[in-house]
Amino acid sequence: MRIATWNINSVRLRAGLIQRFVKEVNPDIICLQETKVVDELFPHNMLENLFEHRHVRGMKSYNGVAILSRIPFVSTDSKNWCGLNDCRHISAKLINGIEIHNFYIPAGGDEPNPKTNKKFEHKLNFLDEITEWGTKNSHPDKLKILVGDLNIAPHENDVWSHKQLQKVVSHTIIEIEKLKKLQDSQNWVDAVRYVIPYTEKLYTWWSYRSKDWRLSNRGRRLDHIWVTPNLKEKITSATVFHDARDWIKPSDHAPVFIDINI
DNA sequence: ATGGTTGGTTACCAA
Repeated sequence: MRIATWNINSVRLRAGLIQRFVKEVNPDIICLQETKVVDELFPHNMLENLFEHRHVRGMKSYNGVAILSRIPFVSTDSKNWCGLNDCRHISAKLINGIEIHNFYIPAGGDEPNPKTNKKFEHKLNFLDEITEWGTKNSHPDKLKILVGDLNIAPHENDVWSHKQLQKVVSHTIIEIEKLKKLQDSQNWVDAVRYVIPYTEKLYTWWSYRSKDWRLSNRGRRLDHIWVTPNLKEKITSATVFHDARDWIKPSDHAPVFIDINI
């Protein structure tokens, strides 16, 4: 099974890029974030031939998540966090027994101070809330995959400059500690780093504000794929698909995918 | 220290 995650930054604008990605990479499942569209206007017509099973949850202008799958769903769900119906989570149970959770964690604004920056406060609260949920819902026998734009680059080799980003939202100590607690809540294994060691620099996002993203390479690893420990040994590969960052009118995020022997 | 780009919507906000 090949599963991909991609912050698409408007699914209507980039449905054609998804088609190209599917042609080149052939994933069984794609989890999208920042679809930025209400469910009625989701571009099903461009994707239904590629993925028969689609679970979408979007809103106007902001956020929005989707799970597109070739493997049928047994059930689908979604949850609200921090009392907001802002379309940052969606989940699906597949007929092969795998449960998928797709998250779009709040970016958190510019100032890394929860007292003065409501967006950063929201990000921290969001992390606390899903960690509490994770702790309550830890079942060692379940086969689960958590993916998404978590908007945190935890390791020093997940950013282009650990020193220069220490006070930049996405790489602050408080966020990294909370992400670690979330990871520990269900003993999640970072599937991508299981394959690609922490000694290697690895990014999934590069700002649009760079003339040549490859040349400057000031990236961050914001997009993640985690699996429960019972799936760890079944991981056979992990890839950040850099090519897509070079396509015409790209998302600022590259897709990430893993292969899992299931 | 500052400004740089993009998308969706609406003359700005979020990333």
